[in-house]
Amino acid sequence: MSTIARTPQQIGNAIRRARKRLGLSQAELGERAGLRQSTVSIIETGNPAARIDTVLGLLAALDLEFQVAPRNDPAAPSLEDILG
Amino acid sequence: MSTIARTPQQIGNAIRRARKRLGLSQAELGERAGLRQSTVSIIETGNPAARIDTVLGLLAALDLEFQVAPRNDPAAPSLEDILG
DNA sequence: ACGCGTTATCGGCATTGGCGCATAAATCCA
DNA sequence: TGGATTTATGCGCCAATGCCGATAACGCGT
Repeated sequence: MSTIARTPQQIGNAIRRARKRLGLSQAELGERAGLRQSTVSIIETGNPAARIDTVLGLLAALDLEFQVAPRNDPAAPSLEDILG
Repeated sequence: MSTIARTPQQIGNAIRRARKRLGLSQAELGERAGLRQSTVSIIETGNPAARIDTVLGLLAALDLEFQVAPRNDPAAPSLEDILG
């Protein structure tokens, strides 16, 4: 299962949910990814100017990855559209 | 269909292929996304420090989107793994 | 209500993005 | 092969990241 991530906010929300699902604090996730707790906080909040490698590092630390897909993919779930 | 994008390079490659599939030049894509041709070039080359909103803008201009998915998703295609 | 863990902000600092403007280098095609 | 399009670099600039060290503000359970 995958969630759509068209905006920094949606990316932040996806990261936050995955982190909580694993029972991690921002500090713990930051340690895994080599980032500061404050940096994790800002990205989860939806910082639009975050660096791509920083985000990729967080996803990797959560055993997640990006997939590039067409926007009209009918198979794409839209949990994020509902939950914001 | 979707392609894995775990690194800036893979993201850049996905963007480049999608752009060419649409028969666009970097300048044309840049105009759609509100970016300079040189910026498009750098990102397609795999700039790890690119800004997330810049990348999202390029994807949107190509009618693509990110999806956040588990890394061990068996359904995940690995075109990128083959083509680099 | 209180304390504790968690998350959101703060000032300063070095580094870098993406811009404008411009050009070299690589590619394609007639 | 020559010319034209396309892509890759260049320098200076301003703004903003993410770092360090800390500290507010928030939430939750007892």
